[in-house]
Formats: sequence, C-alpha cells, structure tokens
Amino acid sequence: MDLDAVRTFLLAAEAGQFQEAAAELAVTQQAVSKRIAALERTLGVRLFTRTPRGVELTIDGQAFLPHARELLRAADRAAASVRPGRRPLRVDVINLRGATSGLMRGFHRAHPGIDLDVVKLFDVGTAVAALRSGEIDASFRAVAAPGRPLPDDIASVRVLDEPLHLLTGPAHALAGARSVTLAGLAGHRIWMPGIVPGTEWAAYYDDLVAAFGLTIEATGPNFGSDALLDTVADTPALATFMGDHPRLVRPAGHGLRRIPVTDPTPVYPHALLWHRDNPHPALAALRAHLAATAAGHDAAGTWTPDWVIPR
Amino acid sequence: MDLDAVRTFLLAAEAGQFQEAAAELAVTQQAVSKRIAALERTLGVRLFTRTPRGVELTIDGQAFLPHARELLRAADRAAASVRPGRRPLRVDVINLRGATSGLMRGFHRAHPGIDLDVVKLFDVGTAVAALRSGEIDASFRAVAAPGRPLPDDIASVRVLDEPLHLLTGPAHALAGARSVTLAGLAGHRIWMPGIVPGTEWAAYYDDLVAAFGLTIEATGPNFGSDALLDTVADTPALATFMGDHPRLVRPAGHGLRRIPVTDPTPVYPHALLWHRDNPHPALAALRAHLAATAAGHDAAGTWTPDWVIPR
DNA sequence: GCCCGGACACAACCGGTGGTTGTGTCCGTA
DNA sequence: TACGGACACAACCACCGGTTGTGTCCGGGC
Repeated sequence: MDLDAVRTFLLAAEAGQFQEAAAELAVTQQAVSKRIAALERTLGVRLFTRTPRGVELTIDGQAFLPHARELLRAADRAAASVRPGRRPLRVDVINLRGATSGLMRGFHRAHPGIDLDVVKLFDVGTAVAALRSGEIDASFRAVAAPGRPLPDDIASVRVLDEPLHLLTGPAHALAGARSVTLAGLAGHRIWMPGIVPGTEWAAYYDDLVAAFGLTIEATGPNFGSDALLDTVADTPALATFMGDHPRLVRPAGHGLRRIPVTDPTPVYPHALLWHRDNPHPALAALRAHLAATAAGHDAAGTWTPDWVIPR
Repeated sequence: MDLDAVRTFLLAAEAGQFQEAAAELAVTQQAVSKRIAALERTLGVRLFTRTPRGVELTIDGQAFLPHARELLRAADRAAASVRPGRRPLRVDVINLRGATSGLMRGFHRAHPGIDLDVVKLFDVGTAVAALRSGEIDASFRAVAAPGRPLPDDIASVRVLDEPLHLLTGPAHALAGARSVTLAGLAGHRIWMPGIVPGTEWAAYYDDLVAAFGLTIEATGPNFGSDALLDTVADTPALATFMGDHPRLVRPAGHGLRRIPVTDPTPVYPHALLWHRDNPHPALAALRAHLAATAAGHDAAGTWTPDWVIPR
C-alpha cells in the first residue's frame, strides 16, 4: 500500500472529484486516476463509483476513509518523532518494564496530550552525553557513575526509591520466610543475568556484593525477564532481586515468592536527569508531575551506595 | 515515506543486521541498505549506526521504532477494513453525530476489542440492499419505508426512541416556554435544511407535517449542524427539531434554548436492521449489547408514523 | 434535439526510482 | 597476516508512475 495513494484517496474523497484532488497535489487528473486504480487493485475493492459529475465513495470507500486518515496521522507522528526541534519529549529509562517506565505511564495518563518517546540507552554516561547533545530530553538514571559526579549543566532530582525484594521459586530454602536480612543472603546464589558490565547499575550491585558479602551471578545469556522468572521458579537453589513494582510479576504466576529484604533494605534510587538549558515545554510538565507524585520514601533502614545522586 | 522502507526498518531493527532482514524480505542486502538510506534521507536523521558486526539503532532509531510499528499496524487495519470475509463489523447509521452513533460509541466502550466501521448510506432502501449483499452487517434505521415492509430475510428490532425537542434562539417567541405542544407549533417556521427528499426520515417529517399542520422548511443548502445552530441562534423567527441526545448541542453555546414538545411528543424510532443469515460474530455481540442497554421508553403520549418498525 | 463542456478512463511515451550484480572497505578473529 | 562477515558504492536495467493526447459518458443550455 502506497501512502501517496492513500493521501490521494483522502483528497479525492473530500473533494468529491479527481480533478480537484489533482490540482491540490499538483499532478494531472490522469495521475490521480491511476493512483486510485492502483490502490483499488491492491485492496481488491472499488473505493469510488465514477459518475459523470465526479466520484463518490462506495461503502468500502466509506469504511476505508477513517482508516486512511489514521494511517496518515500515524505517518505524521512517525516523522515527527525524529524531527529536530518540536519533536515529542524523549526520555531514557533504565528498563522498559521497570519502575521508571511505570512513572512514565503515570505521566502519560496525567497528560495524554503530550507526545512521548521512550528510549533505553546503555548507561548513565551515554545518557549524560545524549542529554548534552540534545538527543534526549530527560533520563531516568538510578545513580551517578561511581567517583564521577554529574557535570554542572546536568540537573538531577531523586524521584523514586525502589526497594529490592528477593524472588524465589516455591522449592527455595527461603521460600517460606516472611522476610530476610541482607546478611542472611550470604551463601545463597542470586542470579541476575540482565546485568551489563560497565553500567552504573552493575556498579550498584558490585557495591552491594562488596558491602554484604553476597554472591550475585551475572553469567549466562539474558533471555528476558520471562525466561528469568521461569528459571527461578523451577530452580530451588536460585533466587533473584526484583524491584517492588507491582506490575512486574504476573499475578500468582509459577508460584513465585516475593520476600522483602530488611536490615537494611537495599534501595535502588531513581533520579531524573535533564539538561539545564533544555527548553522543551513538556520537560517542565514532566518535572512538575514527578514532583507532585513522588512518594517520599523513608531513608531509615535502607542501603544505597554512597556515590548516588543525593536526595 | 515508503511503507516498504518502514517494514524493512522494523525487520532490520529486530534482526540487528541488514543481511538477515534482506533474507526475510527475499531481496539482496544491497536493496535493504538502499531502502534504509532512502528512509534516513527522507527523515533527515540516521536510524542505525553501522558496525562491522551488523547495525544497531541510534537514539532516533529507537524513538522511531514504536511509531514504525504503529504505522504498519494502521496499514494492516486499513487493509483489513475492506477485506472480504473477517473484516470489521460494518454498521450504517443515519447520522454521524446523532443518537445512533452514540449507541455505537457505547458499544465500542463496552467491547473495545471489536473492530468497527461506521458508514452512512442514503436511506433505508439502500441499507436493506447493502445488508442483503453483505456489504454492511447492520443498519440503524429509524423506520421502514412507508407502505413497503422489510423483506423476510431482514430482521429488525427497535432499540431507541428519540424524543424530538424544539431548538430556538434566545429571541424566539417560544424561547421562554417550559414546553410546547405539537399543535402549538402551527404557524411557526421550523427549518431543517438537512432533510434529503426521498429518504425514509423525510417521509417521517412529511407525516408529522400532515398530521399536525406544521410548517417545516427543508430549503436552502445544508452547511452542517454547526451552521444550522448558528443560524437558529441568530434568527428569531426560526426554530428546528433536534433529538435529545445530550452531546449534540455544545454546552451553553450561543444561548440556544431546548424546549420539550408534548401532547404528543414526536418520537423518532431507531431500529437495528440485519440480515438473518449474517454470520459475523460481532453482530451477535452488538445485538446483545443493544438488548441489554436499550431503555424501554414509554409509548404513551408519543407520536410516530403508523408505518414504522413495530416494537 | 443537438451541441458543448466537464469529468474520468485508456493508450503511448518517457524519465526516475528501486532492484540486481559486482566490488570495495572495514574490522574482529583465527 | 590472511580470512570472513557485514555494509556501502557503482553500474546497469526493468518497471513503476508521471505526462500528453484522446475517447467516452452524461447533463445542461441554446
């Protein structure tokens, strides 16, 4: 299906004749006739009934009309998503299915009129470079890189502290526990195949391991969170960390157990990063929305590395 | 923008390399390279970074990706809307902004998964022919044609009785009335430029005029309901009939007055028509929805022509 | 009643887009 | 260092999509 033909169809349907549509498109009437004929051939139905006074839509043409409009709108939105200047607000998240994308969904619900694009960059360093170059407008990054503070032109604010829970299968030794302490996890195998070395969140888990003598394995290929959950559910010796975002685990799937971690609770500190000079109007709306909805978690009894973005 | 190029972009993004996308599309790698290059040229941005091991998405490419998916979905839906067999449920309504399209909106809210197409045919005769040919699946037609009963293979059920109100501007003689009788309208000019001669609803108004000695003018070009309301609001000597559908009149616009008509109340009887042999699964859902939501209006004190579809 | 004008379709022609084959370049790996 | 895999560039060619010219149909005006 050719978008030019669809656009021609729309103009012809609105004008009621090919001649006028041809004039608007700056082509000849014959070209419009051929485009419509080609579209009708690919669709396999007649879209117009030809009359000596012009054309009018068939029933199929009437049914096709709103879909044609929507198709062209989609094409416009797609083109606008990469147009420099006045493109949709572009936000980097750490994970397409984690707590931060939940924040983005909430923002979208609150402001349905604001066009959003969500991307996933490699790490905070890439994100900061993209913020400074203007390729993205905001970034949900949990932490700054260890020992490397944010540059002065990048602003940041903590928006969400995400406590980590332990996730085990029903046959795991800790499956029946109401809660577990961080020290009590020493000796247990914790499997997190999604960790990418070199990222700031790998550094987070490195610090966590060093501080409490845990055993976190990041070996093996990452087949996605579904496969991870399946494996954890079926393997008694394996457990994994997972944020407390409610949508992440399918309801009652596979008999998975979610066990809070205490003394202290490891907390993943999400922050919003943006460039101070970024003039995108939707950025202000996003900051305002997050400031209004961010729940002030209590820092007592929690653990984060000491190099994260401060509250 | 070329849909083939967008499809190629999607495959290449998912595969991570042009080679594999080319194999899936049964073209050469060079063709894929050229398609992507052309798409990047029309969009004005780079979508992929080329590496010796394949390609990976740029930030712009990541932002474009979901829009590309949506664009192709829209193209699929557009094509499906005219595919014979297993196309969306196609329903004819009498007016795109009247009570029946409100019923369709309610059905869509109740069954968001059912694809719908709404068309507007000339009159009940056209609708019956389209039902019998399978071009449409259901029709909201207020009434049968006078003196011409529905054929045996067309089923019908009354779903909504729409009382007509009088609509006047603030300077009209009846503007202050709490209600008005049908007989009391004799001598007043009632203007309904939308009436198309030869349709069954024109016959409805003909009967109404004959039964109560009204003066209904259908002269002048119909510039749409907005223009109609503007004229009625500004012209003291003009009034018009309008269904009581709440969305039809803009809230408090132009100081329009809506006056109930009584003794009797003229009622426009909407019915659903369908072909008895139509196997479309969504048709049963529509009938069930209408049966469940149709409010049983009281027939006492109302008027309809005697040739309408019976309750 | 006839002719004219407006509108769409068909035919012939032609240029440019979009495919192929062939080749070059880059880079990771053996 | 040589090889292999992957993408880009160049040359070539077919076909798609445009234009001009013409035919047909039908309604309205003289």
